[in-house]
Amino acid sequence: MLDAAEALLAERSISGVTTRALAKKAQVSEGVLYNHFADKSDLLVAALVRRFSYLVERLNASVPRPGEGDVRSNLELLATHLVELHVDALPLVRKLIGEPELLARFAVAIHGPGLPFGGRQIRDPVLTYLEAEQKAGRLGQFDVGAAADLLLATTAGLALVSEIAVIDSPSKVHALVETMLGGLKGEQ
Amino acid sequence: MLDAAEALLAERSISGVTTRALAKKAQVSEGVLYNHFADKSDLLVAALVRRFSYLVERLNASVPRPGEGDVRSNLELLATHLVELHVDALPLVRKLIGEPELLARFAVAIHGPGLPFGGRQIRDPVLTYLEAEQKAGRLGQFDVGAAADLLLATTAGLALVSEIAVIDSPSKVHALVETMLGGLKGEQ
Amino acid sequence: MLDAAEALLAERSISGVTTRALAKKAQVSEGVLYNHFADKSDLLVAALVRRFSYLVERLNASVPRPGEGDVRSNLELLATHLVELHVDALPLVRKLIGEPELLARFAVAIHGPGLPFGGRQIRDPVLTYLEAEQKAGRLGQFDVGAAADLLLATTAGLALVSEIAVIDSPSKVHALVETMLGGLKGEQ
Amino acid sequence: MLDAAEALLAERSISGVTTRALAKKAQVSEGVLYNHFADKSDLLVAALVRRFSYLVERLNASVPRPGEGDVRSNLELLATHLVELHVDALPLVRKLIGEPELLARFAVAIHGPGLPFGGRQIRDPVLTYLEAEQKAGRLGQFDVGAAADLLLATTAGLALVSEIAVIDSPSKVHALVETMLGGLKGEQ
DNA sequence: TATGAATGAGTCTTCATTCAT
DNA sequence: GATGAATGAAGACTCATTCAT
Repeated sequence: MLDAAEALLAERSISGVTTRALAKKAQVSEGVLYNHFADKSDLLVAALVRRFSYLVERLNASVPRPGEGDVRSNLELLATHLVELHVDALPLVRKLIGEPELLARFAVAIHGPGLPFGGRQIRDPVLTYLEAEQKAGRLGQFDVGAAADLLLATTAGLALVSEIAVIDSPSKVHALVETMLGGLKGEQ
Repeated sequence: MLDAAEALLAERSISGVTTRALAKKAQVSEGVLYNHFADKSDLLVAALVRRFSYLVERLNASVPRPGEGDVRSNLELLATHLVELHVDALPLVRKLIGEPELLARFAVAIHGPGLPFGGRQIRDPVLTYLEAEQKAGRLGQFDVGAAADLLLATTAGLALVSEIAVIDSPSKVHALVETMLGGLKGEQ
Repeated sequence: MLDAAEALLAERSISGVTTRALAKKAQVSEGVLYNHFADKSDLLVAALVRRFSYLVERLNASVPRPGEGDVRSNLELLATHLVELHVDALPLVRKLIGEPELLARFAVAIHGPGLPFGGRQIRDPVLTYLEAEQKAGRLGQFDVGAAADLLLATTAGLALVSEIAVIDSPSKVHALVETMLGGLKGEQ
Repeated sequence: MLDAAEALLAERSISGVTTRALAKKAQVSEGVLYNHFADKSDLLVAALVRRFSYLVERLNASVPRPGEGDVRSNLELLATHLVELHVDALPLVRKLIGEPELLARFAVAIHGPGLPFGGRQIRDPVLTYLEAEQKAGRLGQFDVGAAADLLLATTAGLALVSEIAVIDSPSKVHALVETMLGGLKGEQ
C-alpha cells in the first residue's frame, strides 16, 4: 500500500493520485485504504515521510569525511550529492508545496520545521561538515550557517532548473564551488 | 476578472481557485469567464503574467547603479530587493510548480525559458550589475553567472523559509553578502 | 444570416450549430439572431426549408420527360438523380431526425406531411412520371405508388450507405432498375 | 443501468438522455454510471448493442423456411417482419444517425460495417432466403443483392413513414411484394 | 437595428468516502 | 480484514437568451 503510494507519488501529479489509482497499483480494492489509514492524506503523509527519511539517510552516508582528501573536491562532491538529493526530493516538494494542508501534516510528522531545502535533517550534515573543516584549519573564517544556506539553496536551484532546461550540471557545480571558495572580492 | 484571479491566486491554494470562487470574487456569474477567456487556465496564465511583469518592472527599478555608492551596501540592497521579489513571487511559483501544464503555458507566454527564480527577465539585471562592477574594478575576478545564481537561489531560499519560520531576514542578508564577498578560503 | 445557418447546417453536427458559431459565420454579433427570428429553432427551420425547396426544385427540373428516350435509361437517370437528391438531403435529415421538436416545426413549415424520403413534394414528380409512362403504354400494369416507394426508399438507402461505405453507385442503380423492371418471378 | 439506458433511449430524443435522467430512471445516484462504464457514450453503446442483438436474433427466428409454403406469402411475411424490425430499430437509428461519434463506436462494437438498414447481420438472412428460393426454382432470375436492397430499404421506409403518418401497413406490404414480384414491364 | 457582456441553469465527469456483504 | 458498488457534492465548461448601450 505504502509502496503503491510512493510509486504513484513519483510518477503522477498530485491530483493524479486518486484512491482508485492507489487501489489499482496495490492490486487491492478501493476500500482497503480505510482499513489501515484514517484518510487518504494519512497514507500520503506516511509515504512522503518514508521517502524523505530514505533521502536523508542517503545524504548522511555520502557526506565527505572532514580532514580527508582535498577540501575543494570534497565540496564539489558534497554539492553534487546535494543536487541529486534535491532532484529526487523535487517530486515530493512539488506535491507538498501546492497543498498547504498536506504540508502541515507532513511538517508535524517530520517535526523538523523549515522545510524547503532544509529542515534540520538536511541542513545539519552540511553544517557539521563545514564546521569540522573550519576547525581543522582547512577553511578560513566565514559564517558557517550562511555558507550552508548558499550551498543548499543553489544546489536546490540547480535541481529545479535542470528539470526544465538542459544544463551542464557538473560544470555548474564546479563554478559554484569555485565562486564560493574564492569570493567576489577577488583573491588579492 | 483578472483582478479577481490575481486576488484569489494570492490567497488560496491552487486547487482552491475554482471557477465558482472566481465568479464570486468578481461579483459576476460563473459563465462570464468563458466569454473572455478560452479556459480557466487561460485566465490564470493571464493573471500570472500580469503579476510577473509587475514584479520584473519593480526589480529593474530598484537595482543599484553600478559605480555608485558602496559595493557592499549595493549588494545588500540588491539582495534585499531580491528577497522581496521572491516573497511576492512565491504564490505564483507555488501555483506553477505543482501544475506542469500551467507552467508550460506560462513559460510560453513569458517566452523566457528557465523559470524558477529567474528566467532571463530576473537573472539579467543581476548579471548586468555584477558585470558592471567587475568591469569598474570594484569587484575581483569571479564567475559572474555563478555569483548571480548564488544570489538568486539564496534569496529565493530566504523568501521560502521566511514563509514558514520566523527569521531575521536582514541579518541573514548581511551574512549572505559577507560570505559571498569574502569566500570560504578566508582572506589570508 | 440564413446563408450562415445553411452553411453551418451542412458542415457540422446539429449540436455544433450554436448561436455563437452562427454569429461568427455571419460576421455579426450574437444578438442579431433575435432581431430577425423568434428563436434559434426559427432560424434553423427557415434555413432547412430554403434548402429543401432548392432540392425539390432541382429534382423537378431533372425528371425525364415521359415518352421521350428509352424507358430503361429514363428510369436509371431518375434513380441517379434521386440518389443525388438524397445525398444532398442527408445532412438535413440527419438534423431533423434527432430533434423531434425541430422536425415538427419543419413539417408544419413545409406542410407536406410524410417526411422521410418524400413528402408529397418529392414523391409526386416520381409518381407523375411513372403514371405518364404507364399511360403511354411504355410500362405494364403495376401499382404506381408502390413502385415510387421502391424507387424512393432504395435510392435513399443507397445515399445513406454511400456515406458510410464505398460503393459502386452506378452499378447499384443499374441493378436496381433491372430488378424493378423485370421482377422476381422471372421473365418467363 | 443498462435497462434504464435502453428505456430512455426508447422514449427520448438523444439529447434528452442525460446522466441526470439516466440516474433518476435507474433509481441510483449520478456517479454510479462511472463505476461501471468509462463514459456516457460507453453505456449508450452497450445498450444499443444489446438492443440490436435482440432484434437480429428475432429476425433470424422469423425468416420463412425456403421451399415451404407459398413464395408470395413467404415474401409478405418476411416483409412484415422487416417492417417490424425497422420500427423497433428506429429509435436506435435515430440516435445514431445524429451522432457520428456514437455511430462510429457502435459500428466498431458490432463490427458489422454498412449500418443503415442492414449491416451484414440483417441483410444476410434476407439474402440467404432469396437465394434458396431461387435455387429451388421457385423464383426466376434476378439480382439477389438488388432485390434484398429493395426489400430492406422499402420496409425501412414504411417503418419511418408509419411513425409520422397513419398508413395501412399490411396493404402497403402487399403492394410492395406484388410490385417486386411482377416488375414494371408487366407480365406480358 | 446592432452589439456583446452577462446570465445561470444544465451538462458530463471526478473522487474521497461509506458500508453491507 | 477485504471488497467494490453506491453516494453526492463539487468541478469545469456550454450555450440559448436577455438587455443596456
